[in-house]
Amino acid sequence: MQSLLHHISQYSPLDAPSIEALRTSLQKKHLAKGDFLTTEGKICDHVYFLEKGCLRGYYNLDGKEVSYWFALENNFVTSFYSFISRHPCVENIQAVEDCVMWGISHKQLQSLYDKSPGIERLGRVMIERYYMMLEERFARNHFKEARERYDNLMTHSPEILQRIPLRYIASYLGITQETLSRIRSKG
Amino acid sequence: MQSLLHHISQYSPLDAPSIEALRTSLQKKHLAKGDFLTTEGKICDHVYFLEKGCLRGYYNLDGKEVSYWFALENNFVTSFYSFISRHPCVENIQAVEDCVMWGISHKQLQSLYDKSPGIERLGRVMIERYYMMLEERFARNHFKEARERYDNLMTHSPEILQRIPLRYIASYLGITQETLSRIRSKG
DNA sequence: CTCCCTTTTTGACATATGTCAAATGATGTT
DNA sequence: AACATCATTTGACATATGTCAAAAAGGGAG
Repeated sequence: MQSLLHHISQYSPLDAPSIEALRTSLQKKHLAKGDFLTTEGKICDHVYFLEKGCLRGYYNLDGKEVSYWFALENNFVTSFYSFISRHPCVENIQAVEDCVMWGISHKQLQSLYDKSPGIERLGRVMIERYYMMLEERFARNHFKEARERYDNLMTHSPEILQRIPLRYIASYLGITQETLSRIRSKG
Repeated sequence: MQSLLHHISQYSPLDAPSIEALRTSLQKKHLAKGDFLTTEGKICDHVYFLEKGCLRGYYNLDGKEVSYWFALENNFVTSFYSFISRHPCVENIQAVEDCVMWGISHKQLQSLYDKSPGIERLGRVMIERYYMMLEERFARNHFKEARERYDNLMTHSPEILQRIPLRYIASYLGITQETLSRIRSKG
């Protein structure tokens, strides 16, 4: 829990009562490698802070799995679309390594937002950050060739390359595994 | 201004004092077709609500313009990255048609957030919405061929096709103008 | 209407990437 | 060590898309 509290304090500090309220709303959750946090068709009712491990979000396209995000330590994990909109989610979220996470339900979070303006600000600032990160990723891939997208990944997220299997990374980059393999072999 | 107030009331209703505070912070802005709202390298200090007209955001890549978003009526316009992070923006924002907009400065908005939890909530809910829309666009383009991206655009944003010149749309879809032309000619 | 300029389309060709199949390499189990 | 299983690489080929140049189409000014 310390890592979560430390993490959020970097973005929007909370007063003691808000921290306490947050603390009591969080539940610890463990996930073994290969386990699912949620699957296609369910409404994602929790958002989790990832303290240890990594996960991927993927969906099925014509019988093939397309990984479209990865989460490493100190990030929030959920199907944002489903969590925010309360609609069934399109993706599956699976642990790529054993994970330790702290979760809060949608209902509890809304209640914290009502009780504490500080927590609502934290929520705003966090989603702003995630918006910027998504935009950055989008821009790095838009109108770029496979080679360049791979280079960008190496530069900006080398840890993903070290911890996530290649077959997942290929679809993350929007290319086939064979193309990724050839790019890598050409140094 | 009515269209803005009506728009936001759909997402997060405000009490009368908050509406009044918001109202006095907004300034009307006109832009003629071809004018720039902001250019590369400046810090985007305002966010605008687009009442009438349309705009595009684009950046220069190897001497070519790459349009990477369009905004139509009833949307908020700024370089979100720059507005949120306070860093110089990478993109140029240009009016594709004559525009009428309502703007608020970053400083004024932060002050409204401090004064009114209702406005802070509105801010959170809005950026959540924009996050979802960006994710949706990302997913619709990820691992998809040119043809499919074009079809998705026709299905989900037909108005863009009617109002934005094709040369801008091509780079928006991440393809060349020639490829777009050929896709269109094959019905 | 005609001219000029910009936008869009078309053609010929080069290159990048996908597809399918097979080979190689890695990992864990007995 | 030998095997089974899964992950990655390689090869041959098909297809999609980019590039460059030219032609055609469209739109505004006189």
